[in-house]
Amino acid sequence: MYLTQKSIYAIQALIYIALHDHGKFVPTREISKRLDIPFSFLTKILQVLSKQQILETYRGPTGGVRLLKRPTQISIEQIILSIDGDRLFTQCILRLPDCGNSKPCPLHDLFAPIRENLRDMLSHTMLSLLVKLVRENQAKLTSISNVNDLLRLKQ
Amino acid sequence: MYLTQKSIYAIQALIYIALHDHGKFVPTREISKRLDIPFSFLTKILQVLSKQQILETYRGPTGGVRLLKRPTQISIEQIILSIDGDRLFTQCILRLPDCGNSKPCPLHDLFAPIRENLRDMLSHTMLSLLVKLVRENQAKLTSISNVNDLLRLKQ
DNA sequence: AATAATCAAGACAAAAGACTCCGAAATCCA
DNA sequence: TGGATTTCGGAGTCTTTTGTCTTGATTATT
Repeated sequence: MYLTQKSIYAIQALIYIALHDHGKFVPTREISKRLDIPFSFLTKILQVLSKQQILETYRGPTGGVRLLKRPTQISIEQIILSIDGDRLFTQCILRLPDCGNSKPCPLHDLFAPIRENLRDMLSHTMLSLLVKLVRENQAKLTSISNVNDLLRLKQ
Repeated sequence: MYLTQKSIYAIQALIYIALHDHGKFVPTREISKRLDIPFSFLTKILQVLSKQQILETYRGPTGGVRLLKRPTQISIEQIILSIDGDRLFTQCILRLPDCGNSKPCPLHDLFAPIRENLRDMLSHTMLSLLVKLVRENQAKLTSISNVNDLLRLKQ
């Protein structure tokens, strides 16, 4: 509804990567299994995040993906912008192509502030906060697993 | 993004119908042409609004659709609920099936108030307000036409 | 050098959303 | 009564999003 599945997977994967960021590369297969994200779909998403300089990839054994920035420097807005573009933050709710302050749709004046709130919230929310909530078990990353499942070593 | 195309068409069509509500039925074909909405698609949408008791239909020459309620009694939330259901107002931004106050996703606490704002805004915004804005030419219903095009008699 | 583990990339398939078509039923009017 | 105009309802098509499969390139380990 609000986000595409791609953006959702991207946010979940980045939280997982940040949770396991000890300098080593995290394999995509591991992320895929733990978060139940289709592997080949996930690789494409991580490739985009790699081109956006949010993470780097490394091939071969011991390979995988690794953050290029600290979680305190990655906003959720930035992740969404990398994957979905700015549609969520700019598009008219009635999808009029030229809706704006000069040619508003009938809902523009009421909707624009809400859209702005959403953007502000997401631009001020850093990956580090979400990681903290998950690590402290105050939030869940998937419907099934808790943080202990996610942090446990490979089985 | 936020709304499905169906809901958008429903809102536009209801504004158009309210603009032309002089007791007569407005033919679907006319709405379709004036608002550039695919005719056969629009008929299905109007059928749903008819089952929801928002409008009534009438067949044959001089037939069409007509509001069953006054525009002051039809909220935009109600239109969206009729067509899309309550996904926009209830679904988790990360689409976790059981996200809520007890099992929140990492964005729940920040996102839920924004989703509530949107719902409040749409539940307090009545069709009559949007009609007023369009009639007074303070807002546009489509990217091309202004209110004079919409109010002009059949050409 | 051989093997295994990993990402890269393109073609393909399935699902969902958006839209079309067609025959039938209702209604008006000549 | 017959033809024109409209909605009704079901099936089907098209497009976008989501997900799969296969082959190839890179790299660590033995």
